[in-house]
Amino acid sequence: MLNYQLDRTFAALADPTRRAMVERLVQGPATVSELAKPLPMSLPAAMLHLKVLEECGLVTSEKTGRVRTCRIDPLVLSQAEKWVGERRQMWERSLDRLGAFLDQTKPEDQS
Amino acid sequence: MLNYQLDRTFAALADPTRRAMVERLVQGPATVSELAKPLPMSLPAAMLHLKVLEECGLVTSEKTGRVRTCRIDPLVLSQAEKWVGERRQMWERSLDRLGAFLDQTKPEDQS
DNA sequence: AAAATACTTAAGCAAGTCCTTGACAATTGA
DNA sequence: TCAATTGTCAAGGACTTGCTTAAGTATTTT
Repeated sequence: MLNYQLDRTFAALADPTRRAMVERLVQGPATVSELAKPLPMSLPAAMLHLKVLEECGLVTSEKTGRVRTCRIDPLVLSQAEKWVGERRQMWERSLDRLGAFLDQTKPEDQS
Repeated sequence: MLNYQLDRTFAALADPTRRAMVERLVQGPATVSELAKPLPMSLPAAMLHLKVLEECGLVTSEKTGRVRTCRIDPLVLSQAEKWVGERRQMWERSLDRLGAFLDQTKPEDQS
């Protein structure tokens, strides 16, 4: 995943309005109005949030007639998950190496 | 995890400078200067990024003498990972339900 | 055709982010 | 003690974000 897309994805997830949209969309597709209705803001404001979600690839949409239907793309979601998970694993491996080092330098702790 | 802390955590991870700091810190603790040295910016600018990482809890630090040592806190990292992973799972379950629904309404596809 | 629905665009404003430089501790080494 | 090292604070400027209202377009419904 390109660095720039990671920037955009994490920035998109940093806003509670956009996370609420994601929460809605993981349950299935929704129209722009359905996404905007529960939000405490104007429709144009909600569309700007939607645009952010589309630009990072978290959401795709298609318009038929006058209705735009939005759905989530789980690939980008799992790429963000992967970045975080990999770093957590790296930290755990560092701890393991430190433990091994301590075991080696303090062999009296072994049976 | 509080919504506000998720905001701060994702916003922190949305910046490549701060992700670079995280990449460094998963390999073990580092001082402020060590974190700032590879970055194309002034030390005060790097410290602002560090402050963002501390405010969301991704990084903790302690000062002994004139040196501040920073280390990562994997808990906040795994909480962010958890939020994303749970939503991906919810989406997968929605797909499963849709599949089950289609199987039910088109029983001729079954043997 | 007229009215209602669903979405889109544009202008503009308040607040936040990210960086700079310059000045200022506090600690350690010569 | 003087100087170098390591970190911190403050003011300010360029840019981005998140929202508003007002005015549109395109598509259905009556």
